Amino acid sequence: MIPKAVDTKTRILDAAEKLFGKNGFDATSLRDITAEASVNLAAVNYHFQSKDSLIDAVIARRVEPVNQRRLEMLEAAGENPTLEQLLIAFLQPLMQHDFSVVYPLMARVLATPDTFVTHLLKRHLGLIIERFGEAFGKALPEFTETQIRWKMHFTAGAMAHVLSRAYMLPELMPDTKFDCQTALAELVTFAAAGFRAKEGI
Amino acid sequence: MIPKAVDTKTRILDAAEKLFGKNGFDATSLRDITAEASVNLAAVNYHFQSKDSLIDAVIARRVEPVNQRRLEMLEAAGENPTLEQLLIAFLQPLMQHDFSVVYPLMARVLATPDTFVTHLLKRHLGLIIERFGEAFGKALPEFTETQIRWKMHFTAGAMAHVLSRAYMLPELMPDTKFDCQTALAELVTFAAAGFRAKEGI
DNA sequence: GTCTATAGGTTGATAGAC
DNA sequence: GTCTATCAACCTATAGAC
Repeated sequence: MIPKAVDTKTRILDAAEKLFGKNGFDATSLRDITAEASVNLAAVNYHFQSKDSLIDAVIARRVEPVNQRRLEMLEAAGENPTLEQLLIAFLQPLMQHDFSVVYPLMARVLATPDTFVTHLLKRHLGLIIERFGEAFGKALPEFTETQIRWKMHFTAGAMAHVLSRAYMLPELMPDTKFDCQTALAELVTFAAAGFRAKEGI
Repeated sequence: MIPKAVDTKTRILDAAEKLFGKNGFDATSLRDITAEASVNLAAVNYHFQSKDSLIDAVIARRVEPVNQRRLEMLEAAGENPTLEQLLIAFLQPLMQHDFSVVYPLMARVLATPDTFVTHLLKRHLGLIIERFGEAFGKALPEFTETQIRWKMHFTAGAMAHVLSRAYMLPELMPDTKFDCQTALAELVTFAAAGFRAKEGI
């Protein structure tokens, strides 16, 4: 249950974020959300116009700060950042959230191929892909633009999979306690080597 | 529309596979499926007992041959397979399907964190993860079991992302025609380097 | 095996009182 | 801004005729 201390609009956003992440966008009804938020059903259509608008608002609230932080870290890395600096700037702002409610939501967004969610994703991620694409290309001038895109695509996929399957990682790795620092470090090591790898199959 | 040449049960499976992949499990109603298959609504509950059973059947029909092929290729690689051989044995049976209807369905399965689908996934993938985990560990004895699992996890995520975002790859890579041979080759190169990478962040 | 008909329940959205 | 009440549409599943 979402505490009553905050206002109705925020309670709806909090409840929707939690349930969208947990059960998906289609499987979560507005009634589920208003019950979780302890607000009236009609409040959703008053504060947001429709379920799609609500989905948009829920996603934007979390994605925008992450993307802002990514661009900040990209800029802070200077004129000629290392590959590892670029990977951390791209991955860390999302992967630092640890076990918060943000994880399942972002995993849903990344893993939902539906046109509406994909449209939102493109809108939010267009600039990021462009900027980081340039930066990766500059750091690794020996690769074509297409190869750089492939490598970014694989890295994003690995990250998305860590988020979306975070809950089953402890099961896959019995002797380790799962934490995001470790996941990030392992992923940066893995992706950096993958980025530098030359074709030779 | 699914041609009338095949029997009702197969037509339902074909239609369900197509629509589940395209719109997701929750968003696809039995009515959508029976309309696409040109069969009566009640036929679904006659041939399969419930929607969940149908989902199970749709997934099993595609996953089982892929997993069988994986184990065949693993065995065919002999006693001491190279890392590249292992990666190809794991990735190729799924990635060779090219633009068929199988892609979106498998992408859905891999990207749906819901308990029911995850349960199916575990049931179908348990043996594969175990066998390949052993093989990767044997090929790279300098890493701990947990590190091997991380690397497998990243590789699976990259593959899943290629499948689930296959339709937007041409857009990301304007100057290349997307094909699965290229995707597989790029992914094997990327993942092989990632597998061999030592911690050093 | 295939059909019609329908039960019984859910959904998103809105109208209108307060 | 918040509520109750309700609409029209949709859903899964089943009963029973053919």
